[in-house]
Amino acid sequence: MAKKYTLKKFNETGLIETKVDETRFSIDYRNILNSSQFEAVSAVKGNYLLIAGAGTGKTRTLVYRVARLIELGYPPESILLLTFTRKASKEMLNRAAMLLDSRCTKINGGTFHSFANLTLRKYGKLAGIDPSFTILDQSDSEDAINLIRGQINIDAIKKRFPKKSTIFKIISLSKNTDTRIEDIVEVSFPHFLEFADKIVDIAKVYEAYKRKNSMLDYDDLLIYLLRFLQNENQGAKALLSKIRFVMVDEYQDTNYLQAEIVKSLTKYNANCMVVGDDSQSIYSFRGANFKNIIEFPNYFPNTTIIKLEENYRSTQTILDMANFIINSAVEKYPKNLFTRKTSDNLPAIISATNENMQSRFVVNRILELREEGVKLEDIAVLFRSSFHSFDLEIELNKANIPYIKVGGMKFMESAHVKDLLAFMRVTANPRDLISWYRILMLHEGIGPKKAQAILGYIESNAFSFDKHTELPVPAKMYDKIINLFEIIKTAKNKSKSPAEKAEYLYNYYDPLFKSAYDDFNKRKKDIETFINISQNYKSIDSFLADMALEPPQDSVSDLEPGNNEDEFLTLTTIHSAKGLEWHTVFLIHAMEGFFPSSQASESTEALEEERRLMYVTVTRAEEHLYVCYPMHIFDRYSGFTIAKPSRFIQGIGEDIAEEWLLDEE
DNA sequence: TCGAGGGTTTTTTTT
DNA sequence: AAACCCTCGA
Repeated sequence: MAKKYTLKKFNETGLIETKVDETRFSIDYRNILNSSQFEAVSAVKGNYLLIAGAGTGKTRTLVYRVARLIELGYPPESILLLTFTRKASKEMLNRAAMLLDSRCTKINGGTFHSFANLTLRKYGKLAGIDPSFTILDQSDSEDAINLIRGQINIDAIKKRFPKKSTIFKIISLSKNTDTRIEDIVEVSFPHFLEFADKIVDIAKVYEAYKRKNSMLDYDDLLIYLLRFLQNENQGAKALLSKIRFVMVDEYQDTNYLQAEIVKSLTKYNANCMVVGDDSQSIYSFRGANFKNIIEFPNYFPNTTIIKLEENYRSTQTILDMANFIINSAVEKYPKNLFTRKTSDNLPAIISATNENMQSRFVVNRILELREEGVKLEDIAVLFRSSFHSFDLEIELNKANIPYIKVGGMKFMESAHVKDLLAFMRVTANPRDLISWYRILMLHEGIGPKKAQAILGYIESNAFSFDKHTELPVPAKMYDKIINLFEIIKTAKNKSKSPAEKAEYLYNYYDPLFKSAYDDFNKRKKDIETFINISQNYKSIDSFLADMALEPPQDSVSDLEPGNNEDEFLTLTTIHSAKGLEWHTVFLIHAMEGFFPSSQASESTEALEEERRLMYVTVTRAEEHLYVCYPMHIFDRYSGFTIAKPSRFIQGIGEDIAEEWLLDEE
């Protein structure tokens, strides 16, 4: 039966008037919020740029605005709240629901990518893509590129060709900053300039491969969404007419594509509020451009700029340190953070003799704080790169302090989980060559060349699961491969749930798994978790989409079940700490080469981003801040060398931070 | 010619 | 821990 479309009028009148009687609300907005917050919260129509410094109640403001719009009678579905991370979106919806009622959870909310996913699944046909598309996460994309690289470079290139991750980065940056690959290479990877043509070729094959197999990588999700919105077809109009309010959190970390999406989303309704802080822009490696926030008023007519400057999170002494760090920034936009929270505690800068002493200091201090009544969940240890916490993790285990690690090696990225996932994927899409490749390589006797040959066979039109006439493998491997095909064919059976499929495939994978990994016992837990997670899904497609878009964060092995306290210390990369706050914050490895990272030292821009990262770190703390660094560090080349404290804390006055010297008892 | 196996290097940050 | 590089054996 034909589907019925009702086109609604745009710019419809009959919106509720903005003059409102405050007593009609169940929430006392005017008194709960400060005047800037109230201005933002009570805004209904028009475009707004909210410049919100760290800890100024940005989330709170958005949450209250959602509640208020709903109280004003706007349907929840007319509100679109785009956030940067999954976590942030969940938190906001929950807070709004607590504030008002469950209507708030019905608003459209999520990350740009999850919104793109939902939209494209719904309107895929109109967007020119099969709605049952597969999503490639970064490692999938890299694997695809690796495969293509292998095909293209048959003529042996003598020199070092860029790694798959580098090629991926270049292609991705090119897409999400709308820049030619050649230009990206020239500016950011000049040492690979001679390979620019080859990279362009690889990109073309990569795009064609995805196109052919209905696969979208993270950038494609945004690209297709944008195209769909810009193409004014019925679906786009239907969607756009429904959305009357667009709110975007962390706008300083949007890239070109995301900014364009916001522009398209608001084309008819012109009610857009973006929130951000240019001093907290820390995602330029992903194409984020903090100029988006600066240029917002140029693209959105009659933008009202509201600044939130009162900080409710940190003490003045912590803010002083934050200001010290950001004041030396080359480029910044004037902001004047202040607070009424005073404190006698100065942030501390701790120099330890070596890394282990740093770890023991953190552990010691945490134990003391716990004695003083600070809960573990109110404490966090932050670091620049995820491997910086290895030594500390050992000490924490010794001291029996339970912790959760955020960022870094993730569950879904571990090789064994990816293996099993590859099996699942092939059942969902038998043309998924990347997954086939991964599966084939697990088998003894099959390396890159044979795997490629079999891929060619699978890709050919003659391929079916039943007839095998020209399978290009030696006779002794023939049965093995046929058996594999049989297994996949059986698993494909539609009546099997994702969990049943996973179980069935794991049976086959088990011997391969055990021979591939010596430490299979440790890894086994992850497999079990994977199967458990799959039990929550009815369809394999939604299972696979979720695994790519919102993968479960932690490997279970991090969560020791032996501890019955459900209180955990948080270990996190600074990037993952974004938007969060703790009573006490430790920063470890605040030293040159680690933070700023040695890769950043070549460009001023990168160093400036590291500085903002330090600013983000400091502003996570409410009461206590400990910045630690070891004085001696093991260096691969020169053994133990003297470490230099991070440039961002050098020259800091005694009025801002106090120095601690550690002494062994 | 291909694949296995061992040794070496190299780690940013995430949707 | 995983990617990369090299060598050796079939």
